[in-house]
Amino acid sequence: MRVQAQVEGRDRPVREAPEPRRGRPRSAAAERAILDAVVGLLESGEPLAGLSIERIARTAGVGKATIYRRWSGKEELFVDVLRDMEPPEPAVSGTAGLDDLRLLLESLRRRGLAQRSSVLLYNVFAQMKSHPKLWAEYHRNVIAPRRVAMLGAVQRAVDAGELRADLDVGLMDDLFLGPMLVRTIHRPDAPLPEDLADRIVQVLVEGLAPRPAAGA
Amino acid sequence: MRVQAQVEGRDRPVREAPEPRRGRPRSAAAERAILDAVVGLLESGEPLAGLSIERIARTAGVGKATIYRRWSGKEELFVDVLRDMEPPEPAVSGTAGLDDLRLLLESLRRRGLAQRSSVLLYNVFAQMKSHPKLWAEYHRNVIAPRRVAMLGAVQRAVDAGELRADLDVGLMDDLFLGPMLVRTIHRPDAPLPEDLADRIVQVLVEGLAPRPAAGA
Amino acid sequence: MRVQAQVEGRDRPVREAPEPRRGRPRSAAAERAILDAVVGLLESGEPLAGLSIERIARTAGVGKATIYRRWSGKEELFVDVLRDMEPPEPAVSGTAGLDDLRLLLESLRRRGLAQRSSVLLYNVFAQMKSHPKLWAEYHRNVIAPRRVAMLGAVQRAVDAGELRADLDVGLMDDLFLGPMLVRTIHRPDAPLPEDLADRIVQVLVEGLAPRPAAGA
Amino acid sequence: MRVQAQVEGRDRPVREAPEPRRGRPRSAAAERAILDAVVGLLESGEPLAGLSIERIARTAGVGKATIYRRWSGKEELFVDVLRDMEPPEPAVSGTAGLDDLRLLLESLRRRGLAQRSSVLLYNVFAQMKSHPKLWAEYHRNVIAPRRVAMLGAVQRAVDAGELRADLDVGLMDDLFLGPMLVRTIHRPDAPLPEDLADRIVQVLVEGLAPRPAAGA
DNA sequence: TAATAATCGAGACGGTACGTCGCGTCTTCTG
DNA sequence: CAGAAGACGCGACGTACCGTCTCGATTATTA
Repeated sequence: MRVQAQVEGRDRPVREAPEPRRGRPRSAAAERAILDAVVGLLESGEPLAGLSIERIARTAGVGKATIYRRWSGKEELFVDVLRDMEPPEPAVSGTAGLDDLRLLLESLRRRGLAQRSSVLLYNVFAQMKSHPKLWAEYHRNVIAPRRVAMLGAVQRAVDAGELRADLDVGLMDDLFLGPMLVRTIHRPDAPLPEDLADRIVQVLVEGLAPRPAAGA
Repeated sequence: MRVQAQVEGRDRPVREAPEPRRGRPRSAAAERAILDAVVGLLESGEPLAGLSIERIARTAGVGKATIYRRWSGKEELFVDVLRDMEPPEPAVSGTAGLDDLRLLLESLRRRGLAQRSSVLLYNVFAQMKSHPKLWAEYHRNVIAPRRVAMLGAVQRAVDAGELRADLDVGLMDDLFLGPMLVRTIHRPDAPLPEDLADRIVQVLVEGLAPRPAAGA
Repeated sequence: MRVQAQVEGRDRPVREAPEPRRGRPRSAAAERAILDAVVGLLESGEPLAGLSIERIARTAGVGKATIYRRWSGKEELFVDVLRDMEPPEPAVSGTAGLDDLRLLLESLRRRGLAQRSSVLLYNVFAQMKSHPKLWAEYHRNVIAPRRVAMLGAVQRAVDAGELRADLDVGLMDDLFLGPMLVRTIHRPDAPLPEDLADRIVQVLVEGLAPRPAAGA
Repeated sequence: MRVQAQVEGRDRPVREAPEPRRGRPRSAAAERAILDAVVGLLESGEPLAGLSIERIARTAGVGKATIYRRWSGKEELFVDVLRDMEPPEPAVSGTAGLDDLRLLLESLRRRGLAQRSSVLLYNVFAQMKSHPKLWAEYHRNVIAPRRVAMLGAVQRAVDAGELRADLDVGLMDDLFLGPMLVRTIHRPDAPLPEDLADRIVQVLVEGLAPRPAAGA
């Protein structure tokens, strides 16, 4: 339905002739049942790779054709499932530079905590990289916007004189994001303490060089 | 590698139950043929998901049982394929602090480049996160040692007065590693320029705060 | 026959739960193709032991599952193949005693001739005894009814005064049937001349004792 | 060993040079273990078709090659197993006609009783017809000699004037043997009373025609 | 006494078939 | 039309055996 909406949405100019689609209309209940079945199975610990269309249909009490009528395959279905569960927006400030960065990192930290508590998110994310279409979709919908937001915040901080202007903003962005990603991908058991976002920003700004006698 | 271990009996101390392995020994040739078949198929453009044990066996001119005798399934096999291709050792210096960090990061950079040029490495790595046991294996064999090496380098840099002593070495380590991971996982299209390792180290040491008129 | 039963619903009394069999109905064409494939392979000289489900499916242009959906294994399939080829009814007279016996024996004789000309019938029958359930099925469907018919004919002959009344009808029945069975099982090369049925009946009636000078 | 003996026995003229067969001699213990394993498995209810060389070897604690060194396959092995268990000789009279027939039939009756009490005999016999080589061997070793013996007895009875001389001895033989076979093959639950052999002979001799006023 | 040679248990080898499961399509009947 | 149901041809799964082939270790005869 979602997919449907995208496809149909394109060629309809403004809002004219809802194109009645003769015959019995698609059942919204069936659609919900399918999505709920996927989520349910994932939450019950099933690895995403272990989900077959057949099983999903059985669990949802739905014919296989009803699934194929809406999505062309497992991946397309999962894209929709995933979209259902992403946190709505990472955070939207507007002007202040470093503060925005702190907010964005804090949002990531919370998301990391949530991911750990949710078998679902973890599995979906883990599985994703092996499904190019799924990953591309995720990248387009989640990763890219987030990077745009962070790059904007970095740029604003540079403009506001909070960060050096002689450095590649891309690299700076990577530096801010890096520790969060490391703890998500490589060290999923590492702590994500409350002050992590603040500390990252502070340490990056101050630099790692030994302080020259500090208060002297 | 597996065969290696059997034949040479490494890491067994001196004389502890040689365990003669009765019956006809496993064929090293078959093992090679299997691994080569996987690599060959992947290099010929096959998507990793399209590799069935049946096809691998056919390509290698080998019975299916000969594969299952060595690996319990597709994923275990892929882990070994991957292990075969991992760069042998990240880098082994010993004493100098920041220089070692630069070397380790440079090794990671090269690895990232290699991974991009190899459909295999990329896909296998991606695949792995969805199989907890395999990921654990990979973590134990590749990620963890690398982190130990980097933590050691960071600590030596602290001891040598090259880095601040008042910060969590774990966090510092994440900061060094972060940009490489970001460009590997989140931005696989981002450049990995030759001086990236140096720049990361330099920027982190200097800090992101605007320079107070340089020599002033 | 199976299909027969489903389609025509024989032996269901009048109107007892039509049980609509939801979903796409089994393909009668596939069923025919399977049975024909078995018969074809056997007729082309394949030993029955050399027939694998896989080959039958390949020959019939059918998926293996389509076979397993109908029969639980090779043997059940063969039973149906056999049932297809059994002569429809041994013979159905009704009143006359010895004449009925002659007809029944003649039917057996013809069956024996057919069996010899058909690798199939011979092998399937042989195979059957080693599968108790199948043998039971065969016994119930083929052997037992035939015995009932013969016992009836013997009894009628006794009642009509054509046979002695002081003997066990079971034993008499065995005596009539015996020679046919001997030549089927133990001496498959023995002839089955046209007048065999008549001669058996005649000799049994007359007895084997030397004739006391005939007309004396 | 048995097979071996046959093969070697041919080209050795009389009894010269036992041809020492250099190298380690075959182990009689292994041979026994193999045969015992087959018998044991059959007695424990295994269908003959369910016996694999692999399982026999495992049960006997013997390598597969040790079996293949002696027999070329399952059938040849079974022939030897079977030969081990057939009752030694059906019966050997010599002169008297009808009495010999009674003895031979009585021997068959006892064998039938034994067969029923032995899962082994029953299964082996049942299975046999589907294995042409096995059946041929059985026919040659068991059925044919028995028929020769019975035919001889019938002929002697004819010569002695106990049976009509105007009938085909083959048919007469089938008539004597028939009831026993019917009760073995078609009606394995039918009784085999003690006087069965006597009754068969008597009834056959007297004939089934109603007695003409008997004592009149 | 040493060499030679066939045996032993064990188990790996390339294959074939097993019976099951899932794929994506199709065909039936019911709403 | 869409719905559930389920059959369809196909292909892969992981297992069991097939009959052959190494292994190292016995156990005989022959030199």
